[in-house]
Amino acid sequence: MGRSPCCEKVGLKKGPWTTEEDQKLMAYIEEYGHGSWRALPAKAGLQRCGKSCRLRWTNYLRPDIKRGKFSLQEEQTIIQLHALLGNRLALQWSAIAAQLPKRTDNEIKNYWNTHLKKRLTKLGIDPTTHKLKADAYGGSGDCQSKNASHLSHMAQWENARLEAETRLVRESKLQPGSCSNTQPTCLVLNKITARPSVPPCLDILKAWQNSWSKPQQQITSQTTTKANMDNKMYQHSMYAMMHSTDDDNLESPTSTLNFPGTMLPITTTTTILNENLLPLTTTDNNTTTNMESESWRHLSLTNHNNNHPDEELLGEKRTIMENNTLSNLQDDDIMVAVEAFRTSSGYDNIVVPPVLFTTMEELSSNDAMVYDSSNDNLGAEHEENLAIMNGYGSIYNVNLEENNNKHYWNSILNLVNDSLSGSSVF
DNA sequence: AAGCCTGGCAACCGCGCGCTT
DNA sequence: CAAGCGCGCGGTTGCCAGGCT
Repeated sequence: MGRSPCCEKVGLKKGPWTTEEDQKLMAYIEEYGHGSWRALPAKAGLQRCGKSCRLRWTNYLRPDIKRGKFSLQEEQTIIQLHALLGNRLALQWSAIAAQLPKRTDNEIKNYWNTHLKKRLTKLGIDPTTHKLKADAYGGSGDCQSKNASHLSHMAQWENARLEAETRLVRESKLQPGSCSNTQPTCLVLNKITARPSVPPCLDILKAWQNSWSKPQQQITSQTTTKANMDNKMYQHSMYAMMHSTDDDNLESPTSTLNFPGTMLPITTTTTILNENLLPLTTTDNNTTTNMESESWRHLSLTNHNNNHPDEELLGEKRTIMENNTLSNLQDDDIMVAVEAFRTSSGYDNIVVPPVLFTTMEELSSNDAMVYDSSNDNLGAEHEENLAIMNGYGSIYNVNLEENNNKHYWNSILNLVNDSLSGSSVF
């Protein structure tokens, strides 16, 4: 189908907008709204095509546009969403822009192309796939031994995970579940929860591990410092819980999620996004708290009401645990499951672990992430890169403020849902 | 000081989707 | 059902300012 561009019409101006044109356009829209863009130029007295007017308005003149340098938070959001969306569907800058309300898709696109892409490339990360380039972490003999170490850690993780799941199943058998196994929602959710909680950006973290490191004392002190700055600081990891009785072994997976920059505040009442809805541990300086109830209660935290008491949720949890199998999982299954659960449970604002948006192929093909803090060496020159890595870490280690968290992830959920269902909502 | 190069950004272009007729 | 329209999206282009030689 298609049609010729409206700007081919004779007599219509192209190129940079003058101040006078801007004023005309703004005055018209402020008074009448834009209405039909095609009809707007004539009504506003502009020798422009409607498309040009729309672009000028949406990308420049709109009053709610925030201009200037992108903040670290904004950068992180862009990176996170690019990593999430870029791999699974045609990248939608508008979708990313939707998470940065005062930024335009065009601005974000330009920023990505001119800044972030280059920085990722410098880090040895393929900006398209968000995966580590081959020569960035596997090239040396030293790295080979590291990879062997990584495999060892992976085995440890998997062992720990299975132990924990076994324990939870054992516990759950003691109490009758409230959710029938035959309920589709439970069955599919079971598939979700059964997946190993492998973070989605392992390659990047490996690259980071190799390119940027600092003594483990420093990482501890940094963590402490940040924690002191904000008492709401938590480390969280199901593996931390599993190893909570171990020595403070930095080789253990407990340290995995503690890479600098990921240690960002999560308030006590913030919805905790555990990678696979399994119990997790929070470490708040001196105390380690079992967050099992919190991690499951998060199902209803954002829309908690009397119709869905915690008991019901725990029943769901128990059933899920009982049905826990490591079956193969398709992306569509995830979203269907989530939607089914949302619909049937009434938990409209259920928060979905971000890892769910990573393709299962990626999850199963990735090594377990191991952050070997003994090689850490943080330098000031890495601050920009740190921001980037913050973005990656935040994909699965959510660091948003409580008030933003719910809307943020719901938006992403809706966004991905919409994309998967083929609808064009942007 | 002048010419060249490079990076950043505003704007353009073509395509595709949804809606209407 | 098909064709046309309106709009939005992502990719690309071209201008301009600043840095470099």
